[in-house]
Amino acid sequence: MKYNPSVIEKKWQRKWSKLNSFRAKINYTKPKYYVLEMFPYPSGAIHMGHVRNYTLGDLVARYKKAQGFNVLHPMGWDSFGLPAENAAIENNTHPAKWTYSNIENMKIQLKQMGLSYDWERELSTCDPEYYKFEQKMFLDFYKAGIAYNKETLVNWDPVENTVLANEQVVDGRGWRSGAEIEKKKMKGWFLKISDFADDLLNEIENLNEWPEKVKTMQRNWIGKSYGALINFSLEKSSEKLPVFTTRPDTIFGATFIAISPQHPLAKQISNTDFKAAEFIKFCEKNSTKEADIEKAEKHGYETNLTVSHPFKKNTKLKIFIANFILMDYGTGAIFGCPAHDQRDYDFAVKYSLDIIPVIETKENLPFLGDGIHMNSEFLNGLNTYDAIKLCIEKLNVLEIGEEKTTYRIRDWGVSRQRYWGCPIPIIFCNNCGEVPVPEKDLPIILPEDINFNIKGNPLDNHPEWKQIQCPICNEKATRETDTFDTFFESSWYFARFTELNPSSAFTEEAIKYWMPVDQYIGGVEHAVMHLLYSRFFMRALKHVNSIDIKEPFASLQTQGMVCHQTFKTKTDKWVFPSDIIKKNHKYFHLKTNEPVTIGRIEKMSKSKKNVVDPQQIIDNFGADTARFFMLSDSPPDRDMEWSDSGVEGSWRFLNKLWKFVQNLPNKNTKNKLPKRITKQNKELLTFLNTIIKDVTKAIDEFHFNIAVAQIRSLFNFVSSYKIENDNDKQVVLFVTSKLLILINPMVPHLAEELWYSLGNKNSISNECWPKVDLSYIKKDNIKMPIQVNGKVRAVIEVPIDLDKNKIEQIALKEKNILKFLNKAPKKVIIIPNRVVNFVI
RNA sequence: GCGAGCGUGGCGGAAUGGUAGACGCACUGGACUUAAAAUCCAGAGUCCGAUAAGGACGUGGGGGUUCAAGUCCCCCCGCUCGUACCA
Repeated sequence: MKYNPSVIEKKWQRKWSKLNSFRAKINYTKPKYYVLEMFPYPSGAIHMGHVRNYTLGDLVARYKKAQGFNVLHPMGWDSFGLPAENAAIENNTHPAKWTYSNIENMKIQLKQMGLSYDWERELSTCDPEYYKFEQKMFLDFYKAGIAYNKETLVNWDPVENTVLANEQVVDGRGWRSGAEIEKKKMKGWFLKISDFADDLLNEIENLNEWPEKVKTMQRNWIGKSYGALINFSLEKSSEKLPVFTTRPDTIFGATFIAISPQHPLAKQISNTDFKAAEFIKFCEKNSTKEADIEKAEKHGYETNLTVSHPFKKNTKLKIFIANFILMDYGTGAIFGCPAHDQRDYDFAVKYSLDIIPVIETKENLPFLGDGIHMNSEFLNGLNTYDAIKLCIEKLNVLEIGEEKTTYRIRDWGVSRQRYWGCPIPIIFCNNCGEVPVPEKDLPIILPEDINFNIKGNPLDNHPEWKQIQCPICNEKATRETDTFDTFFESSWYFARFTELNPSSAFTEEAIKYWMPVDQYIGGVEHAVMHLLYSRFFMRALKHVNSIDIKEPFASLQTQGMVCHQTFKTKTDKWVFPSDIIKKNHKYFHLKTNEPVTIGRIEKMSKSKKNVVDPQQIIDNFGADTARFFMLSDSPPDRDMEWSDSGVEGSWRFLNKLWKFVQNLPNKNTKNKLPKRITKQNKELLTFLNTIIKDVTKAIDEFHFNIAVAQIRSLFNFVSSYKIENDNDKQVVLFVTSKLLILINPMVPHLAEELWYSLGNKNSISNECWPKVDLSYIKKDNIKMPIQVNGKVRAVIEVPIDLDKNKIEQIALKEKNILKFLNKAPKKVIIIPNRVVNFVI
């Protein structure tokens, strides 16, 4: 019988589903393991990134099940968001209809992959049964002071009359309208993540199973910095201008002040200074993206205001409005010390400002390091640390400043001016102000009859939905028409998976048992925002007493991207790999026969057309081949290249395995070892046990490609083993059965079918992970490299733990060693069981 | 701009500071076949050497620490991710 994945994969998928093989048990006494992959946005079809992510998670889930854990491995849909609205506008379909049909399709595809999900716990964030809980959470946050309303800057498209996402702003213009984007002030809801910044920062060090890089990124994102607040006195005014600095020690090098275009003082200046107003307007013609702002050319406008230097009498500092000062960081104002800061230096050179060095150095300015202070009156002679301390003391004494800690992290803006999101349960009343929707009126469900032909937010354009009576005074009032950022939904979905009860978001018992997620797996692009918001959200929920955990993810693994070769025609147009044919090592377009050139290997993206549809791979080779290739080539955290030849290699291997097991003789014997073990048998069993040990270690360390390589080696060994008698047969059957258990988490359909063909009645998914029999893997001899001056010149085999003198004696008998030892060695280094090095 | 990561044969990658290239892909030769595909067997980092023995070089580039560096330290180059309204 030939290996026919389309038949056996369907067969086992049906069995698993019928037997509920992967349903999490509600048995809170068994040790549990919660595996979770980042849930997908239902864009319409799965892509290779999903295949990779979910294959990794499935391997872990099946492996942990084999190790005896009660595994929770759920799946859901991150189904609110912009693409559904874009589809609604472009194809005139309702976002809900589009989304649900995408979910239906993708669910079929995930099932075809043979992923061991507990589908009973499936959730979709756009379902009122899910998002209803969020409205209660938000009101709890609101009452606890964690949620508040304030003004913020948004990208405004004056033609579309809409707020644009950063993604929708391309080179400062709206992606649909092409109109120049303006920054516009608008009110929105914020969550006080800054109140939790210290705890979020401090707890990072306890996330022992998180990648160091992710922890570093989160630390930097929170950006706690120590420094001073200095209140500069405005000339000819009693007002103060507070400025935050991490380097108060360089205050004597200050030669100017710069404030953000959004600073209240800038606004005040622009009331009387027409040119200042023009400059501020100019600064507003830029997107709100940090990268754009930072990369833009530095501009400043010199106002006619000055402040006095806090320590140098009769010294005035000019105030500039500058486009690179962010209102959201510190106080939105800085003092410029050009001698010791790169940006200040560039600015001073551009506007011909004084540059006063205050730290001794032989290097060119600006000098950014530490050193001894000069030109600094009472700070002269001090190092940076002492100077900062003394400066802050002086500020305190003079009552013009103080020690201050600031954070880079900003409060989380959760308002979106869009339809396809969870409605925010607030009512605006002219008499009563912001009024929370009474709990008895929850949930607020999105209206279905909406019109995308009118520009702007469909909820804002829906009078019956928007107009409402104030629950307090019964006067006319309006609903909040903003909806939540979709990060809101993804900040707690993992906790919801622990609960089946439709009437309450969580129960204490289930949370206590299942949380935290033991293994979370997803793209590194979520290293900061999604993961930090989730960590914050658990704290916020704890604060309002609805959940009792802090850290949602015990162990985190981030996966790399799936890349593929790109192809281009002579006219520089991208071509899909499926439209290409290879003839005599050259590539041609399938339809036009035009020659095609090979471009760089890049991340799979629709725009570059270097995508391979997982469906095609499943249809042509089966899910097991797709899964096996995903695991075999690259370590999970690195980018991988999808290659046709690699897939074919995996396909060939699975076929070889199939044929080998099918052709084994006497398959009905029990998978037990015979009583008598020959020397050859022992060799094979030694190999098996070494491989079990290595595969287990590789999986524990998330080096799945190594696990695959080890299993292949085991296969090569056992499949070339000469069977001469019944004993041999039994040993080979034994080893093969263990091999199948090892490979089951990778290619579960194939493993089930072969397991069955060995005469087993039970599903292989219920088998226990093999244990290492240490008695087989004790080594007697070891190979040791012999070096002369660090270069290997010979290899000797010696008994393990042989004493140093004897090793040296044996080494000195090697011809090639004697050849290089033309004089007596100066030093002989012998590391037992490792290496010998003669230094001459 | 800023923050973070990555860089090893023709290719994907392996390697507690201790024999660089496990395992695989592509390739080459052979077997089987009327032929091809599939399959099986063998070879292989590059260069010198005889196809041997053996040697030189070799982990993005440059420097350093060490008996010994892909691995640790410093500088540089290239690529990738994130940068707060894509998810």
